[in-house]
Amino acid sequence: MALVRVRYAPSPTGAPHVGNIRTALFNWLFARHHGGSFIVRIEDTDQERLVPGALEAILEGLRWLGLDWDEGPEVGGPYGPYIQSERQGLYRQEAERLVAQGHAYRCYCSPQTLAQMREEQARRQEPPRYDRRCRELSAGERARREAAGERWVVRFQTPLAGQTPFDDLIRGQVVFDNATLDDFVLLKSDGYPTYHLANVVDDHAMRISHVMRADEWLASTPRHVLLYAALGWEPPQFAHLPMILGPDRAKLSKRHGATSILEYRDKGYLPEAMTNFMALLGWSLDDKTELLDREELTRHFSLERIGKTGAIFNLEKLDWMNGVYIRKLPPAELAQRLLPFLERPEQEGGLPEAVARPLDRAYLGRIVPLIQERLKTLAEAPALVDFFFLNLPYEPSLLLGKRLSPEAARAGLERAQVVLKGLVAFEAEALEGVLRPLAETLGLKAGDFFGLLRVAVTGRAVAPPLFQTMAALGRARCRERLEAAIKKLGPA
RNA sequence: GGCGCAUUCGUCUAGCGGCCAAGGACGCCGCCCUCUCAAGGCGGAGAUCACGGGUUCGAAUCCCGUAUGCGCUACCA
Repeated sequence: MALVRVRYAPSPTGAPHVGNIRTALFNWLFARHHGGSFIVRIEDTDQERLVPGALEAILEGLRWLGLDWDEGPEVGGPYGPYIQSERQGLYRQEAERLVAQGHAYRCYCSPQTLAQMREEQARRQEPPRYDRRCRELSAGERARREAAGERWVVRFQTPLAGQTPFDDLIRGQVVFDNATLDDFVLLKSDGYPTYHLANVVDDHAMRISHVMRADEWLASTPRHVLLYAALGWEPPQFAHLPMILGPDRAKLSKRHGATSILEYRDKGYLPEAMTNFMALLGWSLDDKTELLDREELTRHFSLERIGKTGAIFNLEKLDWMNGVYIRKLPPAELAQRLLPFLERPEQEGGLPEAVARPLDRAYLGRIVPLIQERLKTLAEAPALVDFFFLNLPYEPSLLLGKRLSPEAARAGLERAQVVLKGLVAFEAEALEGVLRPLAETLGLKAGDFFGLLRVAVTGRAVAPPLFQTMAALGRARCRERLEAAIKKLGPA
């Protein structure tokens, strides 16, 4: 394929959600697959909807996922600037050119006039659309209204008849009757272009070869095709991606609590899992492969294998996949990634404030292997490891489990104390070597005895395997906690 | 309302005319492993392929219609 140049063109109206960032991913994968360029362009032409910090969130989201861009904010490039508000002159120039060439015209209708127009159309059960009343104004009339200081917009002069067909790389040929299109606005009264104009002007100026965007843009595409023709430009190839839906199958939005991609980061999802998962929302390799790393994804990615139907974001499957990726990590790497989640303030989900920061790296290194296969997200770690750092409070009855008498429990703990004191190597294997026989000596079922020790040593009925846990905790902590447990059981 | 797009297990999907009385994954259920929880292994339930007509020797796959869903229909993107 000749020179692939694709772009991700978000609007800084908030932090990007998964649907949004999935579009970025597909563009990135397509560019990397073909050895082309991935460009980021910021479409900030709606001054009213700008959200402070949104641009940073967008770029941060891309960085987190490792979607590096060849041209765009921060890195620049030969077709910059890459922020539309800094390219105003270009749009105005093209809009004026269209007016001069008879492909567009100034419209003086006020928002109120338009609202009223729509109201009347609705009353008459007509489709709401601009009635083109400014399309055929005389030169004198225009001069008069402009002299009167009336504000205007530039509207595209849509052909009244005919059809506009185009080939979508995913949908095939799509045809629209021009009669169903209205004279859409190109340049707003504040001088900013609308999406339609800015998009077309920039995609051309930036030599974009393929426009890959969400399906919601399909209905706008004939306008763009018409615009390219009026401007005398060759349109790029279009590929409309299936959308990501909320649980109610509607377009993902704030209503669904559309989570920012950065929230997934903060909730402890791995970028590699997130990437794999999002790639599978609308794309698939075959009938069984689900786990693909970034390299495999870019190697195999192709438009032909993109589906046509919208997909609901299935959080449970993401959890599973994240767990898979967590288990694949080398323990040292996992420990490293866990650190921020463990050390952040308790209020933000970190370990209790009573635990001193920074954490003992070596100690953590012994703990991590014990929780690796038990994590679905990094954020779950604090709840799984807190007892390694703190003596947790618990009810004495927890020690007894289902069928232990206080006497048996006490005896068990006391005998364990003795055995642990004399143990030479305080390691998992050695611990099992003395404790398992001890259960028998005591006449207790292994499960009951180990359960008792687990509660005594961790404060929980559920924890990683006992002997490894004890080994990680170390002799001193274990004996101290055993002692405390005996006290909890009260006098014999 | 108009226009457009779509329609395979609850969800993500495979399937591009015969290999499909539909395969995989998540989730769910059961069993195994087992000191708890996980992880892992094995098995199971779960889709008359939206519906109705065609075309064809043969259709989930092609065509038409209907229904449903979604999108667009802004001086929002």
